[in-house]
Amino acid sequence: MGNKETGINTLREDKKDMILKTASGLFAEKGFSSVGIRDIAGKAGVNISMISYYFGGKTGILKEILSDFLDKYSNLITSAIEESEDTFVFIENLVARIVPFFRQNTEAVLIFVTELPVDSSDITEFKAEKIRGFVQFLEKILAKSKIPLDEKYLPGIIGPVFFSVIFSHFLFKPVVSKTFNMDFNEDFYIRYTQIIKTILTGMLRELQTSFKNKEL
Amino acid sequence: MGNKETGINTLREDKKDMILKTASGLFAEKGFSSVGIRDIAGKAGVNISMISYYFGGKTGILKEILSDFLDKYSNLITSAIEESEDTFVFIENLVARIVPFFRQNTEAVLIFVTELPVDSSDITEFKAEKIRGFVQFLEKILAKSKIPLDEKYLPGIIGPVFFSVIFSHFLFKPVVSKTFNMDFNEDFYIRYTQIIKTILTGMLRELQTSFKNKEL
DNA sequence: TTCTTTTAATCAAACGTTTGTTTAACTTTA
DNA sequence: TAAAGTTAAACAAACGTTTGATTAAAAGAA
Repeated sequence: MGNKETGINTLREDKKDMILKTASGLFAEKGFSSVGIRDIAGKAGVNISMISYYFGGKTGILKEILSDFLDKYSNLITSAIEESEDTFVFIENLVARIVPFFRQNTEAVLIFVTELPVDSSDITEFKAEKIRGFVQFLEKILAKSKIPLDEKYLPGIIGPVFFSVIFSHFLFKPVVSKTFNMDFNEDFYIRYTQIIKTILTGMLRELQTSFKNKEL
Repeated sequence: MGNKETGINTLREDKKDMILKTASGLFAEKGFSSVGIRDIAGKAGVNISMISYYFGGKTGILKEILSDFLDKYSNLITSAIEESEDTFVFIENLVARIVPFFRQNTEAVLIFVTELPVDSSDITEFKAEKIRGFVQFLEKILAKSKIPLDEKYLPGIIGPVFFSVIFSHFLFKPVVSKTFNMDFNEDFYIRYTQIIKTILTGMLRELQTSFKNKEL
């Protein structure tokens, strides 16, 4: 089972990863609370006690999934900001990066969003921290456009909208693919990237002109 | 406890409503699977067996919450379509109605979204039905604009985006209000309505011109 | 009206199952 | 040999549901 011969991973990392990946799939499909550790251990082919051994408990798995995802996500956004001067160029860069990232991490996206309102005290802690960071990033974008940052409520409104425009597809994906007979292939995601870019561009453009013309 | 004297509600409806409201709050806060029927019955001040008696089980409560919410939501959208000829007028009308509706039914919004990817077979059934209806509504809007409906992937992309732009605030609300010290008062929602209108308008406008100029 | 029967509502208690976690013994690795 | 990994078994607690008895109101019969 272990690939110690390759020298890439230890056996320990193999089992940890197996638990992580199995749990990730189950959490995304059924929701965190609906998944039992026996489900996870069974499908991952490990003993149930391995979960407590490696992660300190069921919640530990969730923590690691979300923490990994949010770390990668933070880095992705940070580097996208650094590489783009103009706001609209930034949107291009950001969407071009986020779409494949969300494709590869759809399960984590789903888990993050569906566990978002849940009060788990332990997880809320670093979830709030990451969201603070996300708003700071958003302020950097807005600063580059002509949209007034001093506007009292604006960041709190645009933030969730901006984020959700991109993730909404992945949230609705299971239902949509069941309801209709759509297959989300490479073709789809090329088109998807184009349309999301257009939507976000239009969003910001309209906000800019509305503020310019004192309509807002 | 019952207000039979008023003649408005029977005692039966009182208890049913109490269970429904209590459960709604708990589901929105902790997530459906994390809430036990003893929590619900305890806080609602009824016997646990009343849940099975009135709703046929814990899942029955969830069904009724979501079914009520989606019914009201469907009616809201239908009447908004009927009353508006132009696409952009429709957006004005829709947002003006949905924002107060989502404010009053925030718990149901949260429950719907967080239970969206979950496979519960029983609930998925009518959830899919409602979403089919929503897409049909969306096609009516797009038909009024110059955005091509025959476009293969477009409805499957714009649908979730359109919906999520409006609900995203309510999804992030618990986290945002905890992370920052924002209070969501009447002032906020007046501004919120304005900005969402602007965003959705810009979204559609940009799509229109992009298709017109053959950029998409 | 008065008595009887029926129906619906409510309750405490118990049902069997599943939950996440822990223990203590055993095996593998270094 | 010492440490790390792995296992089956057992743990108390919580889970959703059901039971059978009890109460209260409504309906039917006298």
